[in-house]
Amino acid sequence: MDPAQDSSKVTIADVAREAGVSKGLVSFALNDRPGVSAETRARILQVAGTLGWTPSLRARSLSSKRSFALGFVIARDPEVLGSDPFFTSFIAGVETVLAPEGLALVLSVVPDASTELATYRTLVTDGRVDGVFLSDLRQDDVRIPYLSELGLPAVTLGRPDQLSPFPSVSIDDTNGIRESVRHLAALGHRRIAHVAGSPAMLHGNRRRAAFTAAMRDAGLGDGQVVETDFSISAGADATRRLLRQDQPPTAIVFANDPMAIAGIGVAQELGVSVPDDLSITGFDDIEFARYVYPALTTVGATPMVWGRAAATTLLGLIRTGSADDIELPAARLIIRGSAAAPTSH
Amino acid sequence: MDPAQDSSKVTIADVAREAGVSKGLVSFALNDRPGVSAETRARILQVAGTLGWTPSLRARSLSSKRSFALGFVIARDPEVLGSDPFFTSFIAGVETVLAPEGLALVLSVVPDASTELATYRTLVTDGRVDGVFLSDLRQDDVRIPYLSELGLPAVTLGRPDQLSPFPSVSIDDTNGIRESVRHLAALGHRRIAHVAGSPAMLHGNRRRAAFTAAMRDAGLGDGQVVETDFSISAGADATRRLLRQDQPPTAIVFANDPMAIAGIGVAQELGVSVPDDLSITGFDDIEFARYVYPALTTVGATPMVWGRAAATTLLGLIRTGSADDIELPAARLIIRGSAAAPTSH
DNA sequence: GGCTAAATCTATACCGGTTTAGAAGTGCCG
DNA sequence: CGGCACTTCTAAACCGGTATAGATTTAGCC
Repeated sequence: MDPAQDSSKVTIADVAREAGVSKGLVSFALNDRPGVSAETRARILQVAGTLGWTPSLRARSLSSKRSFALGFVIARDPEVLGSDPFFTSFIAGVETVLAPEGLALVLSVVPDASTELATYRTLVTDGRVDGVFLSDLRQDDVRIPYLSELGLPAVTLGRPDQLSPFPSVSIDDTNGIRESVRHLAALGHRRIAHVAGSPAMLHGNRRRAAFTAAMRDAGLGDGQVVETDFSISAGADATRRLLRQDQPPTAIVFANDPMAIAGIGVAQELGVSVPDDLSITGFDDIEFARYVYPALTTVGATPMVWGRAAATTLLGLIRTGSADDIELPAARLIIRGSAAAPTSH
Repeated sequence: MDPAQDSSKVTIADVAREAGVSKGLVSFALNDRPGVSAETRARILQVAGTLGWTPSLRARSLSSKRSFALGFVIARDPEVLGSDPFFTSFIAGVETVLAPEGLALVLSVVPDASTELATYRTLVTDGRVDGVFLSDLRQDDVRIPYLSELGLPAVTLGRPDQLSPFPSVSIDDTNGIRESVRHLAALGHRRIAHVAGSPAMLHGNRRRAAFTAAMRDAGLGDGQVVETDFSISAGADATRRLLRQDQPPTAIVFANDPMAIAGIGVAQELGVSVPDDLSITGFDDIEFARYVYPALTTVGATPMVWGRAAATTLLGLIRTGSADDIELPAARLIIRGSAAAPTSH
């Protein structure tokens, strides 16, 4: 069409000329910086509006050394990842704060931890992002000193077990486990087992510790614990192992929902009725939890809320240089049909 | 430490000076362009190596008007999204081709279709990406002319029902539905129903049509069809409706696995035994399919392969200006325990 | 040896913003 | 009324690459 109308070609120089000022002043006006009189600022913004000027992100990136994007690197086997809806919800939450700010999210799904570190390095040397989300915290997590050394701002999802220069956004998930154990104990269960997550992962460890503590509080001993890597198949295997014992548990507390759902499947396959012969609780309240039979008694997590909070915190850190830790409301038990009083025989 | 060692500050000018050539020549050598003698090129690359120079992505973006990133906008309710592992696997596949090329993936999860269009516009005006993946094709999809007008290269996941300037990467999913119906018919089922996806979505429509066609071929009439929006809850509702009829079907072909799994749950809740009283088949072979009870007979999809193919195609389009359509191997039926011969009563 | 064509390379103008040094204008004070 | 500080603004350097016009060298041929 008319080249003068081609909005994609409007540059800061056009705005400056039209408004009768210098490029620099337009830049100042745009970024709300002092040194521009109120009326000049208004005129500049007005001209920018009628010309349909959008400052070039690329030029801004080059000269300001920012990238206006946040990064998220997920190191997981894609198969396992797929069954865990945490990330997509989390990302949706992140998006609700990024989009209005004109920021983008750069996502990487990598197969293993070493690729993960390499990815962070590339992200930094390319100046691809201004900060990152750090999830699935591990014991003595190398990523924390690594990112710190790279000088890349970050937020950790959960509180690390080490000294960390980064703000954290965490949720008390031990409460949910405690409520699960109490619920089962109140129903009359005495042999309660726990299918735990990976001991290398902080939340796996924490839930396991919460389980043991709650068992002792209830006067039920330590309780049997089986470790897994959080994957569905591991959850199925663990359940099979537990149920094939001479004295199988009458209730199992799973560290996440996918494993709990696999647990229901294994029980049915072995002819063990849920919840009559075996009570099951999960963790996360994924959508499937409501639709399997019996519906899963589980602990509600709020990944979208996490995403919002994490994004807000990370933005604050990047902009002001510091940010406070955030503690989200504790996860609560949601009672459905998969846990009931044990049949006495 | 030593500023001369600070690799992040090495620029093309440093390399040029050290190699005794001009900036321009370094650029040419870097980009494998003609006009540089073999030995000079070698020397430049060697100097670049010892200096640890990494060309600035930001500077490259500004002057070359490329962004070295691809975009993926997903318009779905995050709840629904979470239960569908397609995307994470797809993204993992995409990543396997982007990472080695130094490209990044910009992901947006948006709540609705109009936000989706706005997101594409922002992506373009910001020059955030060089191309995008277009999934969940709809009837007469507005996104196709929209992206075409914006001048943003794209690949469609599946073949559109309209004239499209973009290459497509598709898979014949009708074969899987046909195999499902044949399998059920061979088992002796005569009243087979279909819980279809959204009629507004191309793959929903296509699977539905394939179902009807296969039913006729088998001489079983049209078969009862219930439309849904592909969500778990809709799948559960549809199953309930089907089973509450006077003459309920003895088998149900679901348009995706999440709905099929919800279907198993509903059947159990209603005291309908799967597969004795009701056979069920799904579509996608998500990880859960193997672990519910009975294990789901379903159609195998290969989202990672799709991701790889789509990324390769999109890159080709961007680099050469054109790319051929790709047809992936047809999806095949995977037989597990959720479908069996009907009990005759 | 002279002349042309091709290969190689340099200089410099971009890309479109941000930032800084300093020029011009304004107000207040003694 | 000169001096000083402050505000407002301009000009030009800068971020770090790419692209193009033209200078220089090399090669080929009669």
